Amino acid sequence: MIIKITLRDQVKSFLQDQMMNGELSFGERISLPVLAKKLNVSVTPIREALTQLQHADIVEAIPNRGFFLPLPNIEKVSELYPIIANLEYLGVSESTYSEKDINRLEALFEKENTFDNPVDRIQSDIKFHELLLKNYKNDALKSFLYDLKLRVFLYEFYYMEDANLAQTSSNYHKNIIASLKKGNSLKAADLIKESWLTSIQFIQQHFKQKAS
Amino acid sequence: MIIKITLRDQVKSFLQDQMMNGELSFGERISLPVLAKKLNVSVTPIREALTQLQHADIVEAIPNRGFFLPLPNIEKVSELYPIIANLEYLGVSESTYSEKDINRLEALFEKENTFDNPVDRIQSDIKFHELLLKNYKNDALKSFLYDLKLRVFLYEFYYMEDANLAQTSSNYHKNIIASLKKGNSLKAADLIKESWLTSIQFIQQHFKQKAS
DNA sequence: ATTTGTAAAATCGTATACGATATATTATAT
DNA sequence: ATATAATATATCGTATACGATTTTACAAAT
Repeated sequence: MIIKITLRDQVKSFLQDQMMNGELSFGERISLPVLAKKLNVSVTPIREALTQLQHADIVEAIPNRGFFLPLPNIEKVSELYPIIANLEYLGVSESTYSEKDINRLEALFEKENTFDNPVDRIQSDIKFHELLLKNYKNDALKSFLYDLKLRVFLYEFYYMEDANLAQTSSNYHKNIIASLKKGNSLKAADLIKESWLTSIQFIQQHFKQKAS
Repeated sequence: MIIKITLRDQVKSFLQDQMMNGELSFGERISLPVLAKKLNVSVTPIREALTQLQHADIVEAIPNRGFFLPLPNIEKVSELYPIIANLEYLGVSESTYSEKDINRLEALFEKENTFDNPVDRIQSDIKFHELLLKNYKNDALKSFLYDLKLRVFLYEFYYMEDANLAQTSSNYHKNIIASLKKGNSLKAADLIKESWLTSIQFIQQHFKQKAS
């Protein structure tokens, strides 16, 4: 079977990868002609990719001005994190984990303290959470979560920049693994949810400090 | 302040309205040239609107074949309904309701038994759920829910076609209102979640019968 | 120096054009 | 009559063109 991928979807993937690699910042403009030249395609698939991301509120479109990443918005943090918290809670609470699954989580956990930059930490954290949902067969939920992670990436950046907070995140992972070893995935789900909800405060604090 | 609305967003709204009015069916093709003539615009904003809906899995795009509404898929029901259930649970559990709010819910409830067709019932049901989330300030969650409702509309159709099931839905509403009157929004949230989760079985049954 | 106004440049939004792919139709062969 | 092959038609995907809007640059006026 032949799978065709349209240019617009390739461009979308390119943009998503860029975001996940921390190559774009708050409020950054995404210029159609610039990106078109860079990717060697016309502006049409570029704008189609961007309008897709616009629908998911991953980028913003201002008519006749262009496409931009959103500006920092504390309110959005308190909207998005509870959604992530509850969706991941749902996934973990309905999952079961084999010994092999737990070993893979532990392997990831061992590595995550070795990273010294926020992007690596976030990517490792995202992998950890994806692995937690590996056994939960719900692609709709996973793609929602993927979009949500794109939307909070830049906030996470400020969280993971702080070594202490990165350690807090890692501690949650340790406790989650411990719960799973006891076969208590409900406790693990609670911890996942809690980890997202507690980080709201820290991120909001960070931006309040910045404002002052 | 002047607000501009692009053609692509107008087209998207048009399509969303069409879906919410039950004017499109499972697997139905959405032809670019046909829709372009109907709306008197070129195909470009049409395809941009459709690619937006494609990103949210509201429509499907098959390269060089076109855009289609999804075909019935029992698995998607068991993916989407739990997501809706949990997101609405979150919203209701964190909401408080004034006497006026409850009166408005009751007014809607009184009307909903008078509808004799599935589309009116679904729209009334959606309004009821929207009203339940009115006090929950989380636009991100609400727009996720809006997209999800679009995706399950056609399944809901088969649910609300059945007068008995419509009655079941209405009973949940009655109990939800009763719980809110007692100031027990947690119980109301439980009922909301339960109402979504129980409907999964009925819908799956419906499609299994059809298959045989 | 700041503000206002004008002109130029850049960018977007939509329409159109055209090649590529898929579907439908017709003709041919079995 | 059915199946296969070839052709014609329709549709999509992308590129390009062009008008409209916005931003930038710069000059003039306060």
